[in-house]
Parts: sequence; C-alpha cells; structure tokens
Amino acid sequence: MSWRKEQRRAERGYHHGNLKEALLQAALGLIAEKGAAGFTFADAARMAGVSAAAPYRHFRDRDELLSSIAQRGFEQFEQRLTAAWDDGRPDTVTAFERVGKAYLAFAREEPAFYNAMFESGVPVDSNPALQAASERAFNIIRAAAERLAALAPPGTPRPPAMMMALHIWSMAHGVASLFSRGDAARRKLPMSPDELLEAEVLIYLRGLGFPTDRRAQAKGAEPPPVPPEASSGSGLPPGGPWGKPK
Amino acid sequence: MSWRKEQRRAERGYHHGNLKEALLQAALGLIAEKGAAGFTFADAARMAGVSAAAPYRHFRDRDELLSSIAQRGFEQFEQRLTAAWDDGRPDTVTAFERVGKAYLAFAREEPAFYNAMFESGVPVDSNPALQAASERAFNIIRAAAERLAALAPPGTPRPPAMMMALHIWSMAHGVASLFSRGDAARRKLPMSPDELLEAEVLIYLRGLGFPTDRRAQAKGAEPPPVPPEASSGSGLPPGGPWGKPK
DNA sequence: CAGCTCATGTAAACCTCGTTCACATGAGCT
DNA sequence: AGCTCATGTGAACGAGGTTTACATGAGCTG
Repeated sequence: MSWRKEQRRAERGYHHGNLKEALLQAALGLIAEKGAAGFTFADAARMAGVSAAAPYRHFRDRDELLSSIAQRGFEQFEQRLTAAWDDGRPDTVTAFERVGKAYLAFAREEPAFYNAMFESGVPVDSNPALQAASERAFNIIRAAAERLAALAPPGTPRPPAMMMALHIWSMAHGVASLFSRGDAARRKLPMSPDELLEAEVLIYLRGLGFPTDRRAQAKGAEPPPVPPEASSGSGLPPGGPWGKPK
Repeated sequence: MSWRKEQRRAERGYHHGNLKEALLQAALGLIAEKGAAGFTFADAARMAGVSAAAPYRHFRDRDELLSSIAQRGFEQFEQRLTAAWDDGRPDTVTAFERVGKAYLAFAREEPAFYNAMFESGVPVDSNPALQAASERAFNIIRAAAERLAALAPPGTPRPPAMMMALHIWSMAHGVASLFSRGDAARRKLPMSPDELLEAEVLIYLRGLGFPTDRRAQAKGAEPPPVPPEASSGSGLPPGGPWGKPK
C-alpha cells in the first residue's frame, strides 16, 4: 500500500507546490459527500497525498479551512446572485424572482459551499473576510429589494427595503434548508422547492401591493395602470401563483 | 482526582438507576452549550458519572441518542404549537400568528432541541418514531393552515392549505435559523426576529387576500364585509404590518 | 556555483473520542 | 441462598486533531 505514497511523492517531489489549493478542493469534495460534520482534516490531507500534519502549514486548524471554504462560497454566491439579478432586467419583479431561483440553484448545485456557509456551525464573525464576503452577498439581495421597494404602488406605504431583503432571505434559506437539500429533500412535497419558493415570493410581493404580473411593468419604470388582461385585479395570473389546483 | 469518581459511586452504587434519563439530560445541556456537532458521547457519560462504555447499554450509538433527543424535541414542539394554536381562538389569524411566535420562542428557548431537530444532521427518517413525531408537529401547522384556507375571501381562488403550511414553516425556520439563534443572532437587524416573522407572515397572508386586521373576523366565521375602520382597503393597520417607519 | 535560510513537508507522539469485548456487580426472582 | 440478566467497568483498538522536532529543497546571496 505504501508504494502509492511513494509514487505520489515521486510525482510531485517533497514539496507539493500548491497544497493550499489542493486542500480546499479536496475538502470541497469531501464536504459535498459527507457534509461539513463528516469531513475530516486527515482525509483532506490524504486526498492531497500529504501527511496529516502538512495542512497545518496552511490553516491554523480545521475550522480555518472550513471558514475559508465558507468565504469562497459567499464569493461565488455573490457572483451568482449578481448575475441573476442582472441589474433588474428586463423588469424588477422578473429579475427578483430570478434571484430567488438562483439562491435555490446555488444551494442545490453547490451543496458543499452551502453547507459550509450555513450549516457547518462556522460563526460568520469568526473571520473578518468571511463576514465581509457574507455581507457583500446579502447586499445583492438588499439592493434588489431596494429597487423593488422604490416601485411600491402609489398610495401604499413604502416597505422598508431592508426588511424585504431579510424576508426574502429567510424564505429562500427556509425552503433550501428544509426541502431542497440532503436528508431534508426526502420530505414528500406537493410541489418542487423551486415552485414552492416562487409562489411564496409572489404571494409575499402581492401582499406588499406589487403587481406581480410581469407585463405590468418594465425596466424599473413606475408601473402603468393595470391593463385589462391582468386578471382578478391583483395582477396575478388566474389560479394564483401556485398554478392550477390539479 | 479519583476520589470524586469513588464518591459518586458511593452515592449511587454500582448501578446508576436512571442512566438513560440522565444521559438524555446531560446531552441536552451539552448540546445547548456547544451544539450537536460539539457534543460528545464521552462527555455525557462523564457528566452522568459513569464510564464511557455505559451509554451503549441504552443507545446503540451516539446517533441514536441524538435521534432520541430530536424525537423528544418534536414532541415538545408539538405541544407548544398545539397550545399556541388553541384551536384557532379567539380568531384564526391571531391564533395563526401566535403559532409563528411559538415557533420562534421554541427555537430560542430550547436551542438544544431545535439544534437536534433541524441542525444536527440526523435524518428524519432514521427512526420511525422520530419521523412520526416530526409529522405530528408539522400537522399542527398544517391544520392551522387548513382552517385559514377555508376562510379565503369569496372570489379569490382558495390556496392549497398544504402549500400555505409549507410556506409558513419555511418562513419560521428561515428566520429562526438565520436570525434567532446562536451565532446567527449576532447579525445586526433593524427589528427583532419576532417582529420580522410577524410582518412576513402578515404580508404573506395579505398576499393571499386575507383580511389581516383581527377585528375583521371572529371565531372562524366567514369574514364580514370590511368595516370602515379598516384602513386602506387591505384590512391592515395604517403603516403596514411593519409598524411606523421610524 | 556554494552556501544559507526559510517555507513547506514528515514522522512520531499525545490526547480525545467512538466503539467493542470480556468481565464484574447486584436487583429481583425462585 | 442461589440464579440470572440487565447494567456498569476497564482495557483495548482505530481514527482524528494537534504539536513538536526534524528533513528537504527552492530561491536568494555572494
């Protein structure tokens, strides 16, 4: 069995050359497989072909590795949310929903990152860089909420954008962690997590008085009077945001 | 140092008498302190004054202890939700909001249970009793949603109660796990988690067309025509569900 | 190019934990 | 009194986290 280690060493020499990165990648894979709780420092080292003590040259301890991954996660998260938001094109509500979907997509497609970010027990404030990355990501949601709030129909009290952002975040996180990942996904649902979240957000926005029919507005302009096609006076498609009751 | 162990043994004899219960209590305390991830079987044994091997007479392994705690958690959770719902008294919306508050209160006051139930990585289906307890608890929310759905204003499409229940659950869980517990509670918020959730639920209900002014209905009866005091035609108090924009 | 230095890796050791196994104890029944 | 079985003990194993003393070699310096 030890020829393997020898061969690896022969391949790469005494020094690895890029161990830090290799450890992060290995950890990412392991966390995706077994969750942040099941991930071990030693395994990551093994996977990178180095001794168990080597990682300590690059991370103070296991928690710091985890926290680094969480930080990267928030960075990628921010990118995905930014792309989804696309500065509110083609219209604010459509873009807003796209952000919601991007949230769930991230949670589903990057389970390792999501796990490290929200479920690993790493305190957000354990590391200033982590905290900053987390805030940048949240700010995307907040900025989107800001734009949405500015569209509040005249006559309606304008909702605080921060509150809206927190509400949306809680919905997305709630759906993701209860229904969209890992063991939780095994709960039997009448609809997909994506549909669930989309309906939730639409109903919420309607509750704030927003026209949730996309045709009713464009490019962030003040919404025009509701056109006659918009059904039931609420701007929603017939049947409600949850589709036809099959 | 060993006089302590001896004394303990002297106090309680060779047999503990109620080790299973003692272990559950010890675990509860440890989880509350350090989270389910940081909790160790050995610590629980130490705290109960027995050897590290003793717990295996009562639990197959560490996971089974955790799962037992999660189950108890769901049972207590169900009780609290049931009490809060109080069969929809004095009116459905009020009772519904009380359930939301009870959810958060439970998450805050019973961090160990909440942790074991939702954040410990214990799969809900690892144990039939656990699964059943979890479903009973969720059924309270579902039943409440059912009653609420039946109140849908005439002319509005009636929302599926199951969907409503899932939405409410996701909001409550989202707020609890992001803002109301442990490290997460350190995020700076413009309002308390309770207020945040209450506003969220009210806005959501309004989005479904429910009159969210409590005076507008009583005892689950069909809501009467909106009285003149109900402002702005939405049934909400002036300023919106989030209070005055200070 | 020889030599030095420091970042980077290794091996070995220590502690804790989860888990198992052979054995001890004593509560309750016969 | 004696049996028996549930319950607890101690020792042992393997694994992981972490530290420490030592090894290696990449890159600078003269």
